[in-house]
Amino acid sequence: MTIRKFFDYEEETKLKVKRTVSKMSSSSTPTVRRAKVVKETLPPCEECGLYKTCRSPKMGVTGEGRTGILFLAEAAGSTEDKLGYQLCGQAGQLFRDEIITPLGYDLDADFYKCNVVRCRPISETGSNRTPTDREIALCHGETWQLIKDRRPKAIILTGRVPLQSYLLDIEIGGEQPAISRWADWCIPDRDLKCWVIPQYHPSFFQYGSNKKLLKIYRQKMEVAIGNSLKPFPELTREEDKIRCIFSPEEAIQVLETILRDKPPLLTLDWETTGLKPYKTGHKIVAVGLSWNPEQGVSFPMFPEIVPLLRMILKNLDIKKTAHNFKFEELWARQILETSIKGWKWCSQLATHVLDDRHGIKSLAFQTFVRYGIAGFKDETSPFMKSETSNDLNNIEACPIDKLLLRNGLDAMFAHRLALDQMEELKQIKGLTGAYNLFHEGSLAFLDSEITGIRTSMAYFTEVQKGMEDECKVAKENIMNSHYAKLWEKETGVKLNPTSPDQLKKLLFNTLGVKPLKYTAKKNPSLDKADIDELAKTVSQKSLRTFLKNITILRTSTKTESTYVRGLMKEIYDDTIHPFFHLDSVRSYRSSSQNPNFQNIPVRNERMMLLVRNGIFPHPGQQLLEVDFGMHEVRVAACFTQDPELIHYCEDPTSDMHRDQTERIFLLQKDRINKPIRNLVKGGFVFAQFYGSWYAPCAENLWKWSDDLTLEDGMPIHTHLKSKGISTLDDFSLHVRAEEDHFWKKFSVYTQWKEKWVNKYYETGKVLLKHGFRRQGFLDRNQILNTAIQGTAFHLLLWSFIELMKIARKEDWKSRIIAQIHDCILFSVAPSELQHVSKLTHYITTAAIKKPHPWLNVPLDVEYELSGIDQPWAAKEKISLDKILLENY
DNA sequence: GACTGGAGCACC
DNA sequence: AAACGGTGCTCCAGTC
Repeated sequence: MTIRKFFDYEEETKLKVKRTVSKMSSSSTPTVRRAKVVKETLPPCEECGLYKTCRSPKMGVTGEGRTGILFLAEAAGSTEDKLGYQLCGQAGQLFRDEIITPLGYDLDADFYKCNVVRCRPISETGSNRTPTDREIALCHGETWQLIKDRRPKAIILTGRVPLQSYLLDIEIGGEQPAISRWADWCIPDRDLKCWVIPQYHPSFFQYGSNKKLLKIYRQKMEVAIGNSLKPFPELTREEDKIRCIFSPEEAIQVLETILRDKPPLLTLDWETTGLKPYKTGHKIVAVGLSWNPEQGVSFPMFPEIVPLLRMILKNLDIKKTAHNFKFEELWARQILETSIKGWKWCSQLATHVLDDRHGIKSLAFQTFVRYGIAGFKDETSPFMKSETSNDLNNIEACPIDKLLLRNGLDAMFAHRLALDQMEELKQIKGLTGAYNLFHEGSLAFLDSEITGIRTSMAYFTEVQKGMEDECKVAKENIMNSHYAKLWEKETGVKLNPTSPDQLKKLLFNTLGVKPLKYTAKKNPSLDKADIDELAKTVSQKSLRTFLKNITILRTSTKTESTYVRGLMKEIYDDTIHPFFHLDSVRSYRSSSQNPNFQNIPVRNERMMLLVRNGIFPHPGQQLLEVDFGMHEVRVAACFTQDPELIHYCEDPTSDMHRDQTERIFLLQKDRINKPIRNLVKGGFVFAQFYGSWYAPCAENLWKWSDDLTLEDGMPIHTHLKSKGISTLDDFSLHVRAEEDHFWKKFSVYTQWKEKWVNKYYETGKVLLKHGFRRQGFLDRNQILNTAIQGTAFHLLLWSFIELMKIARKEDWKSRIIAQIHDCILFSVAPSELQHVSKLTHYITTAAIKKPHPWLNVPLDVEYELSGIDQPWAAKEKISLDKILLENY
């Protein structure tokens, strides 16, 4: 089998890879992905030894294959091994009964079937098991030869294991065989000359609530079979379609033609010296253009071409597209000093709007799953890496011919992708509106990114010194303890107190402490909550001190590494320029990166002061933060139309958290204070809305209320005792009853939840108000949360876009500098404070109603303001009325 | 030396 | 039946 890399820069000598497959450990994925090499060095398939222990060794392809479609499954289980054909065990039978038969097919008559590992893998206890990486590799050559001999029209890969086997032949660097991101794509395989369609394995749907997903699986499989029967396209060599230009005269000719002919859609792709253009010395090295899905051109950024290129970029009649258009726009503005007019499409953004999954948005991935081309960026990508997001990369060391070829291909594939997506998007009701919101939103976010956020390198340099000292002292306290010495005696090496692994070994093995909970991967957990709890319960005072010091160390190192050092890394000219993305989050919220500006400390007073004292408005201005109050609750009220919830949104004197606190802690209103209300807000109300249940709620409320006292000084646990609740068990029973009461009170919400979940199980989609749809296999909480979380953000985004439009039109001195899901951050000129505040109130609470007729509860915004040139830490709550006082 | 998965933790 | 939704960054430890 040849490598499906459609051009190969590497010399033959490099192909002689020294490692052999037989040396691979069973737990690692082979890095040798070249079938040529594998064939030469591969030991006989018998090397795995599985043939010795099974009844049907080396099971071949079975089935009559009337459709020409081949199902490639994992490996034989005990039933398959006994009967001698595939997909007849428990999962296989489910597949037949629930998927294939209802679709009107007969698995054995209509399809071919084969396993990736053709002998039965058997565990030590005699049960079925997943084949190892080594077994998959050993079986690979012969299995795929058998498959090719049948010349299937399509191969449907059922599960991760067949996918992994398929990817062994494909030069697509760093791609993980996670089935979630590969499922459903219909890959035109250029070597096999047939479609390859990954799907989940039927065993995924065997147990628990996953059984409810069978209907969606059936729909997906129906589509997969339909796609399999499509005629296979004629595929031609792609590198021949790229014209790499090496002279300015020729480049000018091309640009003149574009300016004269005005193609309906022009794809732009820059190759640049880095990720961000702000630091001096950055430039655009090469330009790739495409106006035809079968053609691309590229040339270096000759100085002579810049005027013509600017004219094209500014020409509104030439509509533009790019794969991540924010990037092309950013570099055009900063380096070419031109804003690009006529943006029509961003293929990266459209990829996300069409499909919410992670790991699919890169052009390399899209090019492979849609056009069967792998690895065309691998050779040039190493030159594009830089230390930090502001630094220069090594692109100028990249051979220019390789760079231009990549550049032209990028442009051509992005163009092809854009045209295909425009067709797809049109077919789906409501999705165009969703795309447009994100298209405008991305451009508005870019304005904030370029404006940037003012910081102070001098401040953080000073703070860093203090933090480093603090970390050192915290470390010393730990290292001087009896426990650090005990560790050293036991293991012979010094304890690393920032290593969770070592601390777990010390506590849970050496000292015999019992873990309180386990992580998602079923390992013992030792996070802050565990340490806090252990510090309360262990009997030795010295161990309590030790644990408390660990917590101190963790908080200091987090502050120093993530927030002080991490921010400093991103500062250039006392400004940070975080990215705000709309093409990443599965619930269609935003994300922020380099640095993440959405997780700057605020709750821990000390961390907040240390970090936020270094974040400033622009000179002479003030920071104004506008928060959408109770935002997700209001959106939930709109979705569910629950009258109780609507009441809480409409009546400003009502307070659901206070009401709930009365019940949970059996308190009269006047005995409730802020910490107790906050505890119930986070530990019960929001937890319940997000899908938690009474047991963990009760446990957390009990734990966290341990050191809380009422207004009059009475410890809350003493108070509860007076009400007959003296243990966690008592309290759990009480919270259980309250949970029941809570969802009875919001009975319309409860009904909505059932309806909403069932709708997903019917259609496989969660539909949001603005037209977005989340797909894939979701669990109950994801189904319920996505709609509310995403939609809440979209209301903010709409407001953000409107405000940015007005800011531009009115030529504000004030700037909109950031957004954090349900709040907008301004650097506001004092002379414009009243105007900006009033206008924001109008946009976010009144104007927003018109394009959102379903919004039938009032929205509310709250203001926080810091003084002129004062840092973010200095912000204080302020009412709109006060801001609007004449002499304020 | 470079890469990766896992854990932990900051935010909404 | 299952059981808190969604991110990004840093460090550790294992691997090649």
